[in-house]
Amino acid sequence: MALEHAILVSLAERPGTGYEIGQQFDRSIGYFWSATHQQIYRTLKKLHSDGLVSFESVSQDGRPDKKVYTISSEGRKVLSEWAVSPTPVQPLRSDLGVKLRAAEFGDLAAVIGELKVHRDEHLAQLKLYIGFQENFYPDPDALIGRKLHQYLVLRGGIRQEEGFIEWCDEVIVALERELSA
Amino acid sequence: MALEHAILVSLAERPGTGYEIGQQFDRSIGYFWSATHQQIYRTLKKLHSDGLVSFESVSQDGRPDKKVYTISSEGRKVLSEWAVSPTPVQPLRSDLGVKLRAAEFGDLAAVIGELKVHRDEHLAQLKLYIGFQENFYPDPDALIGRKLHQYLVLRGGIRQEEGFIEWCDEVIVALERELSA
DNA sequence: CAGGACATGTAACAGGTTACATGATTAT
DNA sequence: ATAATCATGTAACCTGTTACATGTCCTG
Repeated sequence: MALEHAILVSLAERPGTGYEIGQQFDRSIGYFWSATHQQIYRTLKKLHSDGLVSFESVSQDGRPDKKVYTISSEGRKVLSEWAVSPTPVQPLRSDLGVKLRAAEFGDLAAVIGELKVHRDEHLAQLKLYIGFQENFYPDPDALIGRKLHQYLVLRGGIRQEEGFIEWCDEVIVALERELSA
Repeated sequence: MALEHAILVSLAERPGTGYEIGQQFDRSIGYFWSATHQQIYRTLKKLHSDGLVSFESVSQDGRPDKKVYTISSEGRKVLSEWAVSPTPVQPLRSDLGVKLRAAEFGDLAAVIGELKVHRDEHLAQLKLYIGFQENFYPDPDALIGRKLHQYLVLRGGIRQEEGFIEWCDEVIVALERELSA
């Protein structure tokens, strides 16, 4: 149920439209949570009917009307309560793990190729994150508050990508050895 | 859609009942994929209506009847095709990431406590995995085929847990520094 | 006799994905 | 002309979670 809360976090930081929230999900919040615009609009509707957000319709010229959402005091209360409530530990979910187990029933060379594709995509992602780290957080020890928390989330993304890439390399080496044996 | 394929992998390795597959999801396959018994029974029904598995009802004395499922040749074909088909890269999903961003609206000390709980749970999981590694795969370089793939999946679980624990430690240190400042 | 293992299922709901739909402006 | 950006929405579907339901055997 973190989608509701991710949206509330975004609105607590600043008011915005569903569209703008969607863009954040494609960028900063997207490092650790993704959502499509349909999910966002649907959830905003629910948050509104639950009284956690309000909105103001703004008509623009040459642009479609937009609804600027603002978190309510009730929404802030829900968010702060959620922030201190226990989160269940998430089980792993790896399609590639399943695929590795299926490797013996398919073509080993193709599975290796697939792993290399994933490795490269995650490497590109890692480079992007490292670029953010260097540009936006050159002096981590000086960070406090929101910026510190954003930095720490980014660090999580970096560690995750690094670990995944190292695992891919380990698997590729092992499967190539098996293939040539 | 990996649940169907995870079940097919299990049945390709050996025939079994929904109950037995569920136990595997609580153990080995569960390192990287989880499923409840309801999902498994529902999916087995679908796999059967799609002709990918067949089953034989076995009556037992003193036990409820069971259905022993076997993968069909059509099922094997689907599995081998899936094994070589591209898998989309999975976006990250981290409740704790959202929670960290919400930390400024809640109680920092509580968030730190929460992180410590997760750290400890993942540490326990890591120790379990390392135990498996030592007991079941003492000589990784000698592994081939199914056992090698199982080992590599376990390696993925170990790396994942290690990375997560290190990240928790980094975050805990940073937030404790912030709290005492 | 209580609880766990074995064994399968229905129903309702929540959350996520995909397709379709509309419509203006701006940049190439 | 064509695509991208801004901006919101409906509908159908698939996947995952939670609660409820049934019934026996074995172990402590």
